[in-house]
Amino acid sequence: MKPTLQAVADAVGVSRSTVSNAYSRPDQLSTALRERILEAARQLGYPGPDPTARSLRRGVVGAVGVLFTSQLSYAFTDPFAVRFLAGVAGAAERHGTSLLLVPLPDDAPGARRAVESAAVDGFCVYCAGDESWALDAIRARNLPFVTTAPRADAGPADRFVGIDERAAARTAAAHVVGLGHRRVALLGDTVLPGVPSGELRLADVTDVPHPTTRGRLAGFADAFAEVGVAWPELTLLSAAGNSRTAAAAAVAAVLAGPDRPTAILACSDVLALGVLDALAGTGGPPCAVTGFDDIAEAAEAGLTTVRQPAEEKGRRLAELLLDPPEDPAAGHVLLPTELVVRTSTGPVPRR
Amino acid sequence: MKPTLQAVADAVGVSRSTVSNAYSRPDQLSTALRERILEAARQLGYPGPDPTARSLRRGVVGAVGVLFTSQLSYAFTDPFAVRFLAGVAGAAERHGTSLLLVPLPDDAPGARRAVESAAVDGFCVYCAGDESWALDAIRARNLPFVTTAPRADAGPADRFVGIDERAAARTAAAHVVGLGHRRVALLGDTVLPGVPSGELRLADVTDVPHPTTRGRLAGFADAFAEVGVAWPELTLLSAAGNSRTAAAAAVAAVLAGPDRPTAILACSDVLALGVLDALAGTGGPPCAVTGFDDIAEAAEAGLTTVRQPAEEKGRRLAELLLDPPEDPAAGHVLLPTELVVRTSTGPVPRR
DNA sequence: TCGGCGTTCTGAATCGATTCAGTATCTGTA
DNA sequence: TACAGATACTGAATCGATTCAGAACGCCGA
Repeated sequence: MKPTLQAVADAVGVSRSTVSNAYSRPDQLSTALRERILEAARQLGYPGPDPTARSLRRGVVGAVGVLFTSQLSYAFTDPFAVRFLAGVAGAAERHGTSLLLVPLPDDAPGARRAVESAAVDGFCVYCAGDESWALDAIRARNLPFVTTAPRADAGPADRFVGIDERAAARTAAAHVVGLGHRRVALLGDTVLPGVPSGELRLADVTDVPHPTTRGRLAGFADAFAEVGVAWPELTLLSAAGNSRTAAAAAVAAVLAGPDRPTAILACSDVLALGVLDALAGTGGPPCAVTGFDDIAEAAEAGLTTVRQPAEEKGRRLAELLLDPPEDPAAGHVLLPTELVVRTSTGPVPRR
Repeated sequence: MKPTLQAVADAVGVSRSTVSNAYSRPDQLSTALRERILEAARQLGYPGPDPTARSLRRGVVGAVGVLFTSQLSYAFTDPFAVRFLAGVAGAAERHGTSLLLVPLPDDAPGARRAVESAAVDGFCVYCAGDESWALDAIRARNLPFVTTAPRADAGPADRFVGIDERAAARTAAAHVVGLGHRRVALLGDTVLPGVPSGELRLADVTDVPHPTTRGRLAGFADAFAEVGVAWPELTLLSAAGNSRTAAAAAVAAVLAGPDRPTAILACSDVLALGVLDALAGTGGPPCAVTGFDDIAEAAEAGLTTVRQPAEEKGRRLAELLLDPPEDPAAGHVLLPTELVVRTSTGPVPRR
């Protein structure tokens, strides 16, 4: 049996409360007694108050949960997510708080249970679509939470750190428009759930369920609408998953087809890099490509992309959770983005 | 006040035990009653059993701690550590276990307390030197743990997943020896604690405190000893931190000096990339460079390096913790490594 | 000498569940 | 009819601490 606080109390001949105080409130007892207690604890091999029991009584855990809506291991595959997590970790570290990475099973009820049974004081939710099941569960537990995007069902007290997805995407598209491109394709991750990689027809951009993807696609469309290229004229491509291979597969057919676009705008750098992979494989006339996020690989590949501050996003999000500002308005943060023009976007080739 | 299990029991008019069973052991009560209870819980907004209380009573938390000896945010800076973590996360996910990333303060007593007060069922310790304070604390708590290296004070029951650092490093050095290099420098991260980046003299490799660095340096030295180049003839460089800039700073002087080495062997890819940075900046005759780990950037940079399986290391380590093998011998895993020869290592330039 | 105050320590209630030995009710069988 | 054996549910003990209202004591000033 592991020794308990009671055992130490008995050994020293004091009450349980006093031993507790020796650990948690040293000012409540004489230094001499405190020393005697700690010494006895050492003798007995008592490792200090049990974290779980302490949490129960205190009502505080000292950890915040990080919720990735997709597979936990995915979080480590996307460089952007990793840098985001680095930001969260840095802030948590400074605050002396642990990070609980919660694995979510595929089924919604299971995932809900996972959220319900996480021992945490709050949640950082990395938004990736419709995670209302998660937010409902968190709200039911009455725990504070923050998200990486303003949500449709958000109240004014709900805090987030995000970017203006639509405006940011628009800058990339405007750049491509400025280069003269009119026959273009837009590429998103899982534009509609369940569809395989490839082309897709959608009456309107509002039909895209995933809010981030929707915002970015809408931003792309905005810039083209301005020069008279309407939504239906834009080829819409969907990759089954945010991976290079899925992206390459998604664009393969359209690159080989008769109406080959002169530019492809992707909703993430990972996708854009996949497009570059595909392009490198096929030959053919040059095709402009843009990405989103500005991960490290983007610079190396010369990818034109929209930069958003990854670590900062994570850091400020965690800070918002860990010490909430007085002013509720300060709980709504939109980070700046920046178009980074590199070599992957050139003018329309003359034929 | 948040409703408790008792409140639900009162609402339905059953005992607390029955409500508990409704959640944890559905076979212990009739389906009808269970439905009624869950419905009442829904009405009351009861989010299910409190995780902390449940952990206390059950004596199980459902989370394992991951201990990085350095800053938590560091873990996200080194690509190797990230991939390792991805492996751990994958295994944990499959097992339905959460991951607790524990931030460690700089001071040893504080760090010890952090380990003592982490609510976990066990620890994955990413070894990075002498973390006996951590292991002592873990042992005192009587928690299972696994490490990424066999440790000096390890008993036969202590489990680990590692590589043969010395033999692996030796293959890299042997390759460099084979290319004819004899005037070489070895570069490690913080070879001695507290020394600034730059050259360093050490009577013997056994004086290096950090076990991983020691093992690799020893392996390098082995290969050179075989062709008659003894330890004191090898230039020893230390970088203050595992970063490209620190590495570049560490090699600057020796690259500019009179006895410029024809090859530099680094203890990690990150350091090796820093050396390449420095080399790109200076010009001068070519200099062979080797790394260690084989991170993604290594391939792009054409870096000759020793590959060790990062995700697999994390995965198998976590598996060792999460379902321990019967056979204690199975708890000692040495993963294979492989020398990957790329363009960064060429023959000695003829002068 | 006594009231008042500060320091040091104690006792009992409490956090929110799980567990297990039982009790009560029902089913089937000889 | 009676008894064994399931099935459904309850009560009380328990997990390991924290907290707070007080008790005991010494000290000071009036």
